[in-house]
Amino acid sequence: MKILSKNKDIGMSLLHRNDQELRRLEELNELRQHGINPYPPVFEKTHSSVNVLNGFDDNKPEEFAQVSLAGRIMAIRKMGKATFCHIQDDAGRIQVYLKKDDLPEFYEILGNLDIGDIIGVKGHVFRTKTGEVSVYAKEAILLCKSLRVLPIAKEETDENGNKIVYDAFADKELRYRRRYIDLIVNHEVKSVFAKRSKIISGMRRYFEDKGWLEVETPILQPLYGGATARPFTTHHNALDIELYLRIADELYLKRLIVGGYEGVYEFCKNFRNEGMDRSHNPEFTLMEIYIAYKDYMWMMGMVEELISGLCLAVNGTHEVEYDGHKLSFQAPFRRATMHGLIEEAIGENIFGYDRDQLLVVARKNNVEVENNASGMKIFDEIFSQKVEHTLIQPTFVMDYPVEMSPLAKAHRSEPGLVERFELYVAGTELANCFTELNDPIDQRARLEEQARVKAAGDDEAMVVDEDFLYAIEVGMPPTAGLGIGIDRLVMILTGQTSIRDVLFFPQMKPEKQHH
RNA sequence: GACCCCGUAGCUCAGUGGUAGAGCAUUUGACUUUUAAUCAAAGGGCCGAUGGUUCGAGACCAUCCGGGGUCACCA
Repeated sequence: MKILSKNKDIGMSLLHRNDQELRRLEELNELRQHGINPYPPVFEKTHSSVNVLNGFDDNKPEEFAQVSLAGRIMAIRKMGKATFCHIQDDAGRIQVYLKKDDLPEFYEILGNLDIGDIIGVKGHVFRTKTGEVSVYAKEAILLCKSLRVLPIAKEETDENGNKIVYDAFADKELRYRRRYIDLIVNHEVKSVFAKRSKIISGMRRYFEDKGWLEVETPILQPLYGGATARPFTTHHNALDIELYLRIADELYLKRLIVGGYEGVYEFCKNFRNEGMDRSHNPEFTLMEIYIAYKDYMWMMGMVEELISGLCLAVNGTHEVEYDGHKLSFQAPFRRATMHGLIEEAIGENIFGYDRDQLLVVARKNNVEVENNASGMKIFDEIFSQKVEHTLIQPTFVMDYPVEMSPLAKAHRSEPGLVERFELYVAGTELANCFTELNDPIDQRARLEEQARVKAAGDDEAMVVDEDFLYAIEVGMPPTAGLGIGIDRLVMILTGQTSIRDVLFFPQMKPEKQHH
Protein backbone atom coordinates (compact mmCIF):
# COMPACT_ATOMS: atom_id res chain seq x y z
CA MET A 1 0.00 0.00 0.00
CA LYS A 2 1.36 3.33 -1.06
CA ILE A 3 1.64 5.97 1.65
CA LEU A 4 2.03 9.64 0.86
CA SER A 5 4.84 10.80 3.09
CA LYS A 6 3.75 14.42 2.91
CA ASN A 7 0.29 13.42 4.15
CA LYS A 8 1.49 11.57 7.20
CA ASP A 9 -0.26 14.06 9.44
CA ILE A 10 -3.68 13.32 7.98
CA GLY A 11 -4.01 10.14 9.96
CA MET A 12 -4.17 6.37 9.95
CA SER A 13 -7.49 6.25 8.16
CA LEU A 14 -5.66 7.06 4.95
CA LEU A 15 -3.73 3.82 4.99
CA HIS A 16 -6.66 1.95 3.48
CA ARG A 17 -7.02 4.23 0.50
CA ASN A 18 -6.31 2.99 -2.99
CA ASP A 19 -4.21 4.73 -5.59
CA GLN A 20 -7.12 6.70 -7.04
CA GLU A 21 -8.18 7.94 -3.62
CA LEU A 22 -4.65 8.94 -2.65
CA ARG A 23 -4.40 10.79 -5.97
CA ARG A 24 -7.55 12.73 -5.07
CA LEU A 25 -6.06 13.75 -1.74
CA GLU A 26 -3.02 15.06 -3.59
CA GLU A 27 -5.28 16.99 -5.92
CA LEU A 28 -7.10 18.46 -2.94
CA ASN A 29 -3.79 19.66 -1.45
CA GLU A 30 -2.71 21.14 -4.77
CA LEU A 31 -5.98 23.02 -5.08
CA ARG A 32 -5.53 24.50 -1.63
CA GLN A 33 -1.95 25.45 -2.47
CA HIS A 34 -3.28 27.34 -5.49
CA GLY A 35 -5.49 29.33 -3.14
CA ILE A 36 -8.68 27.59 -4.21
CA ASN A 37 -11.28 26.75 -1.57
CA PRO A 38 -12.43 23.24 -2.50
CA TYR A 39 -15.48 23.57 -0.20
CA PRO A 40 -17.01 27.02 -0.66
CA PRO A 41 -20.10 27.85 1.39
CA VAL A 42 -22.78 28.74 -1.18
CA PHE A 43 -23.63 28.86 -4.84
CA GLU A 44 -26.51 30.67 -6.43
CA LYS A 45 -28.46 28.41 -8.79
CA THR A 46 -30.99 29.82 -11.20
CA HIS A 47 -31.94 26.68 -13.09
CA SER A 48 -31.99 22.92 -12.82
CA SER A 49 -30.87 20.61 -15.59
CA VAL A 50 -34.45 19.69 -16.37
CA ASN A 51 -35.61 23.34 -16.42
CA VAL A 52 -33.07 23.95 -19.13
CA LEU A 53 -33.56 20.76 -21.13
CA ASN A 54 -37.34 21.10 -21.18
CA GLY A 55 -37.46 24.85 -21.55
CA PHE A 56 -34.86 25.55 -24.22
CA ASP A 57 -36.25 26.64 -27.55
CA ASP A 58 -33.85 26.94 -30.50
CA ASN A 59 -35.82 29.88 -31.81
CA LYS A 60 -35.55 31.77 -28.51
CA PRO A 61 -32.07 31.08 -27.12
CA GLU A 62 -32.16 34.54 -25.50
CA GLU A 63 -34.48 33.11 -22.84
CA PHE A 64 -31.52 31.07 -21.58
CA ALA A 65 -28.77 33.64 -22.11
CA GLN A 66 -28.00 33.75 -18.38
CA VAL A 67 -28.21 30.51 -16.46
CA SER A 68 -26.48 29.19 -13.39
CA LEU A 69 -26.46 25.48 -12.60
CA ALA A 70 -24.66 23.18 -10.22
CA GLY A 71 -24.16 19.46 -10.11
CA ARG A 72 -21.89 16.49 -9.72
CA ILE A 73 -19.54 15.66 -12.58
CA MET A 74 -20.64 12.30 -13.98
CA ALA A 75 -18.61 12.19 -17.18
CA ILE A 76 -15.71 14.17 -18.64
CA ARG A 77 -14.53 14.27 -22.23
CA LYS A 78 -11.43 16.38 -22.49
CA MET A 79 -10.25 17.38 -25.94
CA GLY A 80 -7.24 19.54 -25.37
CA LYS A 81 -8.37 23.12 -25.03
CA ALA A 82 -12.08 22.28 -24.85
CA THR A 83 -13.87 19.93 -22.50
CA PHE A 84 -17.34 18.49 -22.32
CA CYS A 85 -18.70 17.14 -19.10
CA HIS A 86 -22.07 16.02 -17.80
CA ILE A 87 -23.19 17.33 -14.45
CA GLN A 88 -26.01 15.77 -12.48
CA ASP A 89 -28.36 17.63 -10.17
CA ASP A 90 -31.47 16.60 -8.26
CA ALA A 91 -33.53 16.68 -11.43
CA GLY A 92 -31.26 15.09 -14.02
CA ARG A 93 -28.14 15.53 -16.13
CA ILE A 94 -26.98 18.19 -18.51
CA GLN A 95 -23.89 18.66 -20.64
CA VAL A 96 -21.54 21.54 -19.95
CA TYR A 97 -19.06 22.97 -22.45
CA LEU A 98 -15.84 24.35 -20.99
CA LYS A 99 -13.43 26.21 -23.25
CA LYS A 100 -9.94 27.27 -22.25
CA ASP A 101 -10.24 30.68 -23.97
CA ASP A 102 -13.31 31.52 -21.88
CA LEU A 103 -12.17 30.03 -18.59
CA PRO A 104 -8.39 30.45 -18.36
CA GLU A 105 -8.25 30.10 -14.57
CA PHE A 106 -10.71 27.25 -14.18
CA TYR A 107 -9.07 25.41 -17.03
CA GLU A 108 -5.83 25.44 -15.03
CA ILE A 109 -7.37 23.33 -12.28
CA LEU A 110 -9.42 21.08 -14.56
CA GLY A 111 -6.76 18.41 -14.31
CA ASN A 112 -7.35 18.30 -10.58
CA LEU A 113 -11.06 17.64 -10.98
CA ASP A 114 -12.60 14.21 -11.25
CA ILE A 115 -15.85 12.43 -11.79
CA GLY A 116 -17.73 12.86 -8.54
CA ASP A 117 -16.67 16.45 -7.85
CA ILE A 118 -19.43 19.06 -7.69
CA ILE A 119 -19.11 22.22 -9.75
CA GLY A 120 -21.18 25.29 -10.47
CA VAL A 121 -21.33 26.93 -13.91
CA LYS A 122 -22.73 30.18 -15.25
CA GLY A 123 -23.26 30.91 -18.92
CA HIS A 124 -25.77 30.52 -21.73
CA VAL A 125 -27.56 27.56 -23.18
CA PHE A 126 -26.90 26.38 -26.71
CA ARG A 127 -27.28 23.31 -28.86
CA THR A 128 -24.10 21.54 -29.93
CA LYS A 129 -23.28 20.36 -33.41
CA THR A 130 -24.42 16.89 -32.47
CA GLY A 131 -27.74 18.24 -31.20
CA GLU A 132 -27.42 18.16 -27.43
CA VAL A 133 -28.74 21.08 -25.41
CA SER A 134 -25.79 22.19 -23.28
CA VAL A 135 -24.55 24.94 -21.04
CA TYR A 136 -21.75 27.09 -22.48
CA ALA A 137 -19.82 28.00 -19.34
CA LYS A 138 -18.53 31.56 -19.03
CA GLU A 139 -17.74 31.02 -15.34
CA ALA A 140 -17.08 27.83 -13.43
CA ILE A 141 -16.30 27.09 -9.83
CA LEU A 142 -15.46 24.01 -7.80
CA LEU A 143 -18.12 23.46 -5.10
CA CYS A 144 -16.96 20.19 -3.58
CA LYS A 145 -13.94 17.98 -4.14
CA SER A 146 -14.80 14.28 -3.85
CA LEU A 147 -12.23 12.00 -2.22
CA ARG A 148 -13.87 8.71 -3.09
CA VAL A 149 -14.24 6.98 -6.43
CA LEU A 150 -17.74 6.58 -7.80
CA PRO A 151 -18.61 3.27 -9.48
CA ILE A 152 -19.46 5.13 -12.60
CA ALA A 153 -21.43 3.48 -15.35
CA LYS A 154 -21.30 4.64 -18.91
CA GLU A 155 -24.50 5.25 -20.74
CA GLU A 156 -25.39 5.35 -24.36
CA THR A 157 -28.66 6.07 -26.09
CA ASP A 158 -29.26 3.90 -29.13
CA GLU A 159 -31.06 4.96 -32.31
CA ASN A 160 -34.41 3.93 -30.80
CA GLY A 161 -33.91 6.22 -27.83
CA ASN A 162 -33.32 3.31 -25.45
CA LYS A 163 -30.76 3.87 -22.75
CA ILE A 164 -27.97 1.31 -22.61
CA VAL A 165 -25.96 1.22 -19.39
CA TYR A 166 -22.58 -0.41 -19.33
CA ASP A 167 -21.23 -2.01 -16.18
CA ALA A 168 -23.86 -0.52 -13.89
CA PHE A 169 -23.18 -0.47 -10.17
CA ALA A 170 -25.07 -3.66 -9.37
CA ASP A 171 -23.64 -5.24 -6.22
CA LYS A 172 -26.71 -5.31 -3.99
CA GLU A 173 -24.79 -5.38 -0.78
CA LEU A 174 -22.80 -2.26 -1.67
CA ARG A 175 -25.90 -0.56 -3.08
CA TYR A 176 -27.72 -0.99 0.24
CA ARG A 177 -24.78 -0.29 2.51
CA ARG A 178 -23.82 2.84 0.58
CA ARG A 179 -27.19 4.00 -0.58
CA TYR A 180 -25.88 7.52 -1.25
CA ILE A 181 -23.75 6.07 -4.05
CA ASP A 182 -26.64 4.02 -5.36
CA LEU A 183 -28.71 7.21 -5.53
CA ILE A 184 -25.98 9.03 -7.42
CA VAL A 185 -25.28 6.42 -10.05
CA ASN A 186 -28.55 4.50 -10.45
CA HIS A 187 -31.07 7.18 -11.31
CA GLU A 188 -34.09 4.83 -11.32
CA VAL A 189 -33.57 4.39 -7.56
CA LYS A 190 -34.48 8.02 -7.02
CA SER A 191 -37.71 7.61 -8.92
CA VAL A 192 -38.82 4.78 -6.62
CA PHE A 193 -38.30 6.98 -3.58
CA ALA A 194 -39.97 9.93 -5.28
CA LYS A 195 -43.01 7.70 -5.72
CA ARG A 196 -42.82 6.56 -2.12
CA SER A 197 -42.94 10.17 -0.99
CA LYS A 198 -45.84 10.87 -3.34
CA ILE A 199 -47.79 7.88 -2.03
CA ILE A 200 -47.41 8.99 1.58
CA SER A 201 -48.16 12.64 0.91
CA GLY A 202 -51.14 11.67 -1.24
CA MET A 203 -52.50 9.55 1.56
CA ARG A 204 -51.97 12.30 4.09
CA ARG A 205 -53.74 14.82 1.84
CA TYR A 206 -56.68 12.46 1.37
CA PHE A 207 -57.10 12.08 5.14
CA GLU A 208 -56.57 15.76 5.83
CA ASP A 209 -59.25 16.68 3.31
CA LYS A 210 -61.69 14.47 5.23
CA GLY A 211 -60.88 16.33 8.42
CA TRP A 212 -59.14 13.47 10.21
CA LEU A 213 -56.32 14.14 12.62
CA GLU A 214 -52.74 12.98 12.22
CA VAL A 215 -51.38 11.96 15.61
CA GLU A 216 -48.25 10.54 17.19
CA THR A 217 -48.30 7.83 19.82
CA PRO A 218 -45.50 6.21 21.84
CA ILE A 219 -42.88 4.11 20.15
CA LEU A 220 -41.50 3.07 23.54
CA GLN A 221 -44.31 1.18 25.23
CA PRO A 222 -44.47 -0.50 28.65
CA LEU A 223 -46.71 -3.18 27.11
CA TYR A 224 -46.84 -4.09 23.45
CA GLY A 225 -50.06 -4.90 21.67
CA GLY A 226 -52.26 -4.53 18.64
CA ALA A 227 -50.65 -7.34 16.69
CA THR A 228 -49.28 -10.82 17.16
CA ALA A 229 -45.52 -10.53 16.95
CA ARG A 230 -42.37 -10.74 19.04
CA PRO A 231 -41.15 -7.29 20.15
CA PHE A 232 -37.77 -5.68 20.62
CA THR A 233 -37.03 -5.03 24.26
CA THR A 234 -35.10 -2.15 25.70
CA HIS A 235 -34.42 -0.65 29.10
CA HIS A 236 -35.06 2.79 30.55
CA ASN A 237 -32.32 3.61 33.03
CA ALA A 238 -33.96 6.40 35.02
CA LEU A 239 -37.19 4.48 35.55
CA ASP A 240 -35.36 1.15 35.66
CA ILE A 241 -38.08 -0.56 33.64
CA GLU A 242 -38.27 -2.69 30.56
CA LEU A 243 -39.80 -1.00 27.55
CA TYR A 244 -40.82 -2.44 24.21
CA LEU A 245 -40.52 -0.92 20.77
CA ARG A 246 -44.04 -0.89 19.43
CA ILE A 247 -45.29 -3.65 17.18
CA ALA A 248 -48.44 -1.65 16.33
CA ASP A 249 -50.17 1.53 17.46
CA GLU A 250 -53.71 0.15 17.40
CA LEU A 251 -54.36 0.22 21.14
CA TYR A 252 -53.21 3.84 21.47
CA LEU A 253 -55.26 5.07 18.52
CA LYS A 254 -58.36 3.42 19.99
CA ARG A 255 -57.71 5.21 23.29
CA LEU A 256 -57.84 8.44 21.27
CA ILE A 257 -61.20 7.43 19.79
CA VAL A 258 -62.38 6.80 23.36
CA GLY A 259 -61.08 10.30 24.12
CA GLY A 260 -63.50 11.78 21.63
CA TYR A 261 -61.63 12.10 18.33
CA GLU A 262 -63.71 10.74 15.46
CA GLY A 263 -60.91 10.17 13.00
CA VAL A 264 -57.23 9.66 13.83
CA TYR A 265 -54.34 8.23 11.85
CA GLU A 266 -50.64 7.71 12.18
CA PHE A 267 -47.83 6.78 9.85
CA CYS A 268 -46.36 4.38 12.27
CA LYS A 269 -42.85 2.93 12.34
CA ASN A 270 -43.24 -0.52 13.85
CA PHE A 271 -40.59 -2.96 15.05
CA ARG A 272 -40.96 -6.71 15.00
CA ASN A 273 -38.27 -9.04 16.22
CA GLU A 274 -38.67 -11.65 13.53
CA GLY A 275 -37.05 -12.99 10.40
CA MET A 276 -35.98 -10.84 7.49
CA ASP A 277 -36.60 -11.56 3.86
CA ARG A 278 -37.58 -9.72 0.76
CA SER A 279 -40.91 -8.65 2.21
CA HIS A 280 -39.85 -8.15 5.85
CA ASN A 281 -37.57 -5.59 7.46
CA PRO A 282 -37.31 -5.44 11.27
CA GLU A 283 -38.61 -1.87 11.17
CA PHE A 284 -41.36 -1.03 8.75
CA THR A 285 -44.10 1.50 8.24
CA LEU A 286 -47.76 0.87 8.80
CA MET A 287 -50.43 3.50 8.32
CA GLU A 288 -53.22 2.97 10.82
CA ILE A 289 -56.46 4.90 10.79
CA TYR A 290 -59.55 4.72 13.03
CA ILE A 291 -62.88 6.30 12.12
CA ALA A 292 -65.75 6.47 14.62
CA TYR A 293 -69.30 5.40 13.69
CA LYS A 294 -68.09 3.46 10.63
CA ASP A 295 -67.74 -0.26 9.98
CA TYR A 296 -65.55 -2.48 7.84
CA MET A 297 -67.91 -2.34 4.86
CA TRP A 298 -67.58 1.42 4.75
CA MET A 299 -63.81 1.13 5.12
CA MET A 300 -63.65 -1.18 2.12
CA GLY A 301 -65.04 1.59 -0.03
CA MET A 302 -62.56 4.07 1.38
CA VAL A 303 -59.59 1.75 0.75
CA GLU A 304 -60.69 1.27 -2.84
CA GLU A 305 -60.96 4.97 -3.47
CA LEU A 306 -57.68 5.71 -1.71
CA ILE A 307 -55.52 3.06 -3.33
CA SER A 308 -56.90 3.38 -6.84
CA GLY A 309 -56.41 7.14 -6.52
CA LEU A 310 -52.82 6.70 -5.33
CA CYS A 311 -52.02 4.35 -8.19
CA LEU A 312 -53.36 6.85 -10.69
CA ALA A 313 -51.49 9.72 -9.05
CA VAL A 314 -48.18 7.88 -8.98
CA ASN A 315 -48.28 5.97 -12.25
CA GLY A 316 -50.76 7.90 -14.33
CA THR A 317 -52.80 4.75 -14.82
CA HIS A 318 -54.66 2.15 -12.78
CA GLU A 319 -52.53 -0.64 -14.26
CA VAL A 320 -49.27 -1.74 -12.71
CA GLU A 321 -46.74 -4.37 -13.75
CA TYR A 322 -45.61 -6.40 -10.74
CA ASP A 323 -43.55 -9.59 -10.64
CA GLY A 324 -44.78 -10.64 -14.05
CA HIS A 325 -48.43 -9.80 -13.32
CA LYS A 326 -50.48 -7.00 -14.77
CA LEU A 327 -52.44 -5.63 -11.83
CA SER A 328 -55.46 -3.38 -12.13
CA PHE A 329 -56.36 -0.99 -9.35
CA GLN A 330 -59.50 0.15 -11.07
CA ALA A 331 -62.26 0.23 -8.42
CA PRO A 332 -64.27 -1.70 -7.39
CA PHE A 333 -61.97 -4.47 -6.19
CA ARG A 334 -63.18 -8.02 -5.91
CA ARG A 335 -64.89 -8.91 -2.62
CA ALA A 336 -65.15 -12.47 -1.35
CA THR A 337 -65.51 -14.19 2.00
CA MET A 338 -62.67 -16.25 3.37
CA HIS A 339 -64.80 -19.39 3.46
CA GLY A 340 -66.10 -18.72 -0.04
CA LEU A 341 -62.56 -18.48 -1.40
CA ILE A 342 -61.55 -21.72 0.31
CA GLU A 343 -64.59 -23.49 -1.10
CA GLU A 344 -63.68 -22.15 -4.54
CA ALA A 345 -60.15 -23.52 -4.21
CA ILE A 346 -60.85 -26.99 -2.77
CA GLY A 347 -64.51 -27.55 -3.63
CA GLU A 348 -65.66 -27.89 -0.05
CA ASN A 349 -67.21 -25.47 2.42
CA ILE A 350 -65.35 -25.99 5.68
CA PHE A 351 -67.29 -23.44 7.71
CA GLY A 352 -67.89 -24.81 11.21
CA TYR A 353 -65.50 -27.76 10.85
CA ASP A 354 -63.74 -28.92 14.01
CA ARG A 355 -60.03 -29.76 14.24
CA ASP A 356 -60.36 -33.37 13.11
CA GLN A 357 -62.46 -32.45 10.12
CA LEU A 358 -60.04 -29.70 9.15
CA LEU A 359 -57.14 -32.15 9.40
CA VAL A 360 -58.90 -34.51 6.99
CA VAL A 361 -59.44 -31.63 4.56
CA ALA A 362 -55.80 -30.58 4.86
CA ARG A 363 -54.56 -34.12 4.15
CA LYS A 364 -56.92 -34.51 1.21
CA ASN A 365 -55.65 -31.27 -0.35
CA ASN A 366 -51.94 -31.79 0.30
CA VAL A 367 -51.80 -28.95 2.79
CA GLU A 368 -48.76 -29.39 5.00
CA VAL A 369 -49.48 -28.93 8.69
CA GLU A 370 -47.51 -29.71 11.80
CA ASN A 371 -48.75 -32.64 13.86
CA ASN A 372 -49.61 -30.57 16.92
CA ALA A 373 -51.25 -27.72 14.95
CA SER A 374 -54.45 -26.31 16.40
CA GLY A 375 -57.68 -26.26 14.44
CA MET A 376 -57.20 -22.58 13.78
CA LYS A 377 -53.66 -23.14 12.57
CA ILE A 378 -54.83 -25.84 10.16
CA PHE A 379 -57.55 -23.54 8.85
CA ASP A 380 -54.97 -20.80 8.38
CA GLU A 381 -52.66 -23.18 6.52
CA ILE A 382 -55.43 -24.28 4.19
CA PHE A 383 -56.11 -20.64 3.34
CA SER A 384 -52.50 -19.64 2.90
CA GLN A 385 -51.47 -22.69 0.89
CA LYS A 386 -54.56 -23.01 -1.28
CA VAL A 387 -55.91 -19.50 -1.66
CA GLU A 388 -53.40 -16.74 -0.90
CA HIS A 389 -51.14 -17.12 -3.91
CA THR A 390 -54.16 -17.08 -6.24
CA LEU A 391 -55.20 -13.61 -5.08
CA ILE A 392 -53.32 -11.64 -7.72
CA GLN A 393 -55.73 -8.85 -8.55
CA PRO A 394 -56.77 -6.68 -5.58
CA THR A 395 -59.19 -8.76 -3.53
CA PHE A 396 -60.93 -8.05 -0.25
CA VAL A 397 -60.98 -11.24 1.82
CA MET A 398 -63.83 -10.88 4.30
CA ASP A 399 -65.06 -12.39 7.55
CA TYR A 400 -62.33 -14.16 9.51
CA PRO A 401 -62.72 -16.72 12.31
CA VAL A 402 -62.93 -15.05 15.69
CA GLU A 403 -59.87 -16.90 17.06
CA MET A 404 -57.62 -15.18 14.52
CA SER A 405 -58.77 -11.68 15.42
CA PRO A 406 -58.87 -10.85 19.14
CA LEU A 407 -59.49 -7.12 18.55
CA ALA A 408 -62.26 -7.39 15.93
CA LYS A 409 -65.97 -7.21 16.56
CA ALA A 410 -68.09 -10.34 16.33
CA HIS A 411 -69.87 -10.58 12.99
CA ARG A 412 -73.37 -9.07 13.07
CA SER A 413 -74.95 -12.18 11.49
CA GLU A 414 -72.40 -15.01 11.28
CA PRO A 415 -71.56 -16.60 14.64
CA GLY A 416 -67.93 -17.61 15.00
CA LEU A 417 -66.73 -14.94 12.58
CA VAL A 418 -65.63 -11.36 12.97
CA GLU A 419 -66.16 -8.31 10.81
CA ARG A 420 -62.74 -8.13 9.24
CA PHE A 421 -61.21 -7.87 5.81
CA GLU A 422 -57.73 -8.06 4.43
CA LEU A 423 -56.81 -6.67 1.05
CA TYR A 424 -54.65 -9.08 -0.94
CA VAL A 425 -52.66 -8.08 -4.00
CA ALA A 426 -50.14 -10.21 -5.88
CA GLY A 427 -50.58 -12.98 -3.33
CA THR A 428 -49.65 -10.86 -0.31
CA GLU A 429 -51.51 -8.94 2.32
CA LEU A 430 -51.61 -5.19 1.81
CA ALA A 431 -54.22 -3.98 4.29
CA ASN A 432 -56.07 -5.25 7.32
CA CYS A 433 -59.29 -3.82 8.71
CA PHE A 434 -61.99 -4.59 11.22
CA THR A 435 -65.07 -3.23 12.73
CA GLU A 436 -63.38 -2.67 16.07
CA LEU A 437 -64.42 -4.64 19.10
CA ASN A 438 -65.93 -2.17 21.59
CA ASP A 439 -67.83 -4.63 23.81
CA PRO A 440 -65.63 -4.48 26.94
CA ILE A 441 -66.79 -7.84 28.28
CA ASP A 442 -66.05 -9.61 25.01
CA GLN A 443 -62.73 -7.76 24.65
CA ARG A 444 -61.60 -8.83 28.12
CA ALA A 445 -62.53 -12.43 27.42
CA ARG A 446 -60.62 -12.39 24.12
CA LEU A 447 -57.46 -10.94 25.63
CA GLU A 448 -57.61 -13.39 28.51
CA GLU A 449 -57.84 -16.19 25.97
CA GLN A 450 -54.72 -14.75 24.32
CA ALA A 451 -52.98 -14.77 27.70
CA ARG A 452 -53.84 -18.47 28.04
CA VAL A 453 -52.43 -19.20 24.59
CA LYS A 454 -49.30 -17.26 25.49
CA ALA A 455 -48.93 -19.15 28.77
CA ALA A 456 -49.22 -22.35 26.75
CA GLY A 457 -46.12 -21.36 24.82
CA ASP A 458 -47.15 -19.13 21.91
CA ASP A 459 -44.77 -16.21 22.40
CA GLU A 460 -46.46 -14.19 19.68
CA ALA A 461 -49.85 -14.11 21.42
CA MET A 462 -51.08 -10.80 22.80
CA VAL A 463 -50.61 -9.63 26.36
CA VAL A 464 -53.43 -8.23 28.51
CA ASP A 465 -53.28 -4.43 28.62
CA GLU A 466 -55.44 -3.43 31.59
CA ASP A 467 -55.35 0.26 30.78
CA PHE A 468 -56.59 -0.47 27.27
CA LEU A 469 -59.44 -2.54 28.74
CA TYR A 470 -60.22 0.34 31.12
CA ALA A 471 -60.49 2.66 28.11
CA ILE A 472 -62.85 0.28 26.32
CA GLU A 473 -64.93 0.09 29.49
CA VAL A 474 -65.14 3.88 29.53
CA GLY A 475 -66.70 3.34 26.14
CA MET A 476 -65.59 3.51 22.51
CA PRO A 477 -68.13 4.37 19.84
CA PRO A 478 -68.62 1.95 16.95
CA THR A 479 -65.38 2.30 15.01
CA ALA A 480 -63.72 1.02 11.89
CA GLY A 481 -59.95 0.56 11.97
CA LEU A 482 -57.54 0.00 9.12
CA GLY A 483 -53.84 -0.69 8.69
CA ILE A 484 -52.01 -0.42 5.37
CA GLY A 485 -48.50 -1.75 4.98
CA ILE A 486 -46.81 1.27 3.45
CA ASP A 487 -43.64 -0.50 2.35
CA ARG A 488 -45.64 -3.18 0.57
CA LEU A 489 -47.95 -0.67 -1.02
CA VAL A 490 -44.91 1.19 -2.31
CA MET A 491 -43.40 -2.07 -3.55
CA ILE A 492 -46.49 -2.91 -5.55
CA LEU A 493 -47.11 0.57 -6.92
CA THR A 494 -43.47 0.90 -7.99
CA GLY A 495 -42.94 -2.65 -9.25
CA GLN A 496 -40.23 -3.52 -6.69
CA THR A 497 -40.22 -7.11 -5.44
CA SER A 498 -37.85 -6.54 -2.51
CA ILE A 499 -38.68 -4.39 0.51
CA ARG A 500 -35.01 -3.37 0.52
CA ASP A 501 -35.58 -1.48 -2.68
CA VAL A 502 -38.24 0.75 -1.13
CA LEU A 503 -36.26 1.53 2.05
CA PHE A 504 -33.32 3.93 1.84
CA PHE A 505 -31.40 2.06 4.52
CA PRO A 506 -32.62 -1.52 4.91
CA GLN A 507 -31.36 -3.46 7.88
CA MET A 508 -28.07 -5.24 7.14
CA LYS A 509 -25.76 -7.37 9.21
CA PRO A 510 -22.86 -5.26 10.44
CA GLU A 511 -19.66 -5.73 8.53
CA LYS A 512 -16.88 -7.28 10.57
CA GLN A 513 -13.95 -6.12 8.51
CA HIS A 514 -12.79 -2.76 7.26
CA HIS A 515 -12.42 -2.11 3.59
C1' G B 1 -33.35 -21.19 11.65
C1' A B 2 -32.76 -24.90 7.01
C1' C B 3 -31.22 -25.51 1.90
C1' C B 4 -29.05 -23.61 -2.89
C1' C B 5 -25.85 -19.92 -5.34
C1' C B 6 -22.12 -15.97 -5.02
C1' G B 7 -17.42 -13.20 -3.02
C1' U B 8 -10.86 -11.89 -8.15
C1' A B 9 -8.41 -4.15 -9.51
C1' G B 10 -12.58 1.72 -7.78
C1' C B 11 -16.94 -0.70 -10.95
C1' U B 12 -18.65 -4.88 -14.25
C1' C B 13 -16.65 -9.51 -15.04
C1' A B 14 -13.18 -13.71 -17.36
C1' G B 15 -9.73 -17.00 -15.18
C1' U B 16 -10.74 -25.66 -16.94
C1' G B 17 -4.24 -27.33 -10.21
C1' G B 18 1.36 -24.45 -13.22
C1' U B 19 4.04 -16.38 -14.21
C1' A B 20 -2.91 -12.46 -11.88
C1' G B 21 -6.43 -10.98 -16.86
C1' A B 22 -10.10 -7.67 -19.91
C1' G B 23 -13.39 -3.33 -20.54
C1' C B 24 -14.56 1.06 -18.12
C1' A B 25 -12.30 4.25 -14.28
C1' U B 26 -7.08 6.30 -12.92
C1' U B 27 -2.06 8.49 -14.45
C1' U B 28 1.16 10.71 -18.64
C1' G B 29 1.06 12.71 -23.71
C1' A B 30 -1.88 14.47 -28.32
C1' C B 31 -6.55 16.78 -29.59
C1' U B 32 -10.94 24.06 -29.21
C1' U B 33 -18.51 21.09 -30.64
C1' U B 34 -17.42 15.75 -27.89
C1' U B 35 -20.96 12.23 -26.05
C1' A B 36 -19.55 4.51 -24.12
C1' A B 37 -15.15 10.72 -27.49
C1' U B 38 -10.68 9.01 -30.01
C1' C B 39 -5.29 7.77 -30.40
C1' A B 40 -0.51 6.33 -27.79
C1' A B 41 1.76 4.67 -23.30
C1' A B 42 1.74 3.51 -17.94
C1' G B 43 0.30 2.33 -12.94
C1' G B 44 -3.11 -0.36 -10.05
C1' G B 45 -4.47 -7.10 -6.60
C1' C B 46 -3.82 -9.87 1.41
C1' C B 47 -8.10 -13.52 -5.50
C1' G B 48 -13.69 -12.38 1.63
C1' A B 49 -10.93 -14.78 6.29
C1' U B 50 -8.57 -18.99 8.67
C1' G B 51 -6.90 -23.86 8.38
C1' G B 52 -5.96 -28.20 5.26
C1' U B 53 -4.74 -31.38 0.62
C1' U B 54 -0.68 -30.79 -3.06
C1' C B 55 6.04 -30.17 -5.44
C1' G B 56 2.55 -26.16 -6.53
C1' A B 57 -4.23 -23.43 -4.72
C1' G B 58 -7.70 -17.68 -7.11
C1' A B 59 -9.32 -22.70 -8.43
C1' C B 60 -9.85 -28.66 -4.57
C1' C B 61 -11.59 -29.78 0.92
C1' A B 62 -13.23 -27.87 5.93
C1' U B 63 -14.74 -23.96 9.07
C1' C B 64 -16.02 -18.96 9.57
C1' C B 65 -17.60 -13.88 7.70
C1' G B 66 -20.67 -11.13 4.28
C1' G B 67 -24.38 -11.03 0.31
C1' G B 68 -28.35 -13.00 -2.98
C1' G B 69 -32.34 -16.56 -3.62
C1' U B 70 -35.95 -20.44 -1.89
C1' C B 71 -38.54 -22.15 2.43
C1' A B 72 -40.27 -21.51 7.58
C1' C B 73 -42.40 -17.18 10.81
C1' C B 74 -44.77 -12.76 9.85
C1' A B 75 -47.00 -7.30 7.65
